[in-house]
Amino acid sequence: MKQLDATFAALADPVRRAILARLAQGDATVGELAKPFAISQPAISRHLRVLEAASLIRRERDGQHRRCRLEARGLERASEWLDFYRRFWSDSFDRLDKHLKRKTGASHD
Amino acid sequence: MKQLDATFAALADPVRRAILARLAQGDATVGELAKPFAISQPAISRHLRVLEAASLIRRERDGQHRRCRLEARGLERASEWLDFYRRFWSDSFDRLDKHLKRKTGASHD
DNA sequence: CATTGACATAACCATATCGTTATATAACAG
DNA sequence: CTGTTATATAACGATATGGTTATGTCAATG
Repeated sequence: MKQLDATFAALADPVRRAILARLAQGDATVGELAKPFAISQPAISRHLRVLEAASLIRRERDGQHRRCRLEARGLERASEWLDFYRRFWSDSFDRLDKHLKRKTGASHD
Repeated sequence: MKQLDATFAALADPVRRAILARLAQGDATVGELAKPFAISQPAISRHLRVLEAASLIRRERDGQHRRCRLEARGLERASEWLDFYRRFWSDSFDRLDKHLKRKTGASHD
């Protein structure tokens, strides 16, 4: 799915993850988000564009500013996708692991 | 962290996610993994390289073949990262949101 | 209405990514 | 050894990504 592409790609950048971490503490304007970073404001602006396209944030005009908020949908999608694989690192993994190792010679086409 | 970069970037590609889905059903050789796709074998080979670098799979020689398995570490890392944000789409989101707006906590990146 | 402040967009450059085809390597079969 | 099979690596081109500086837009303000 294209949406998952966009979401995981958005999460792959440390600047964007830091922006999300900041927004987890509450809304912020673009300027506030840009301040901690050594990169230019247009660069931040494009990161926000990517995050918005991935449904990870939402932006809305607030007078002269633009207020950014976390948006659950993108995060939820990524999390749901990963949940399918949760059994591979859960406590029951070892049992499953050994089970699969025994069947290694069997038909797996 | 750099590891999360690699893991999320690896998950951003639909071919690689399909490979993981296939491996969730059991080990497979490179050839078996390549078969369902319309792309060349070298392309698959590089996708596997990316997945391995992201700790999402493990490859080991098996005579003439190379057997690929899911590896939990990468998946676990990604899932742990997302877990921090789980509250933002849980039912208690509104209360936590207001709470966080006053008291802010740990950094998460 | 002219200016300033906050943000977005455009144009550009360097590097990364994903595909290709051609070739190398490693193990097995004869 | 020779050939075949399974996989990796190399070299290349197209497109994507992430940064920059310059400029445009819109709201607030004197």
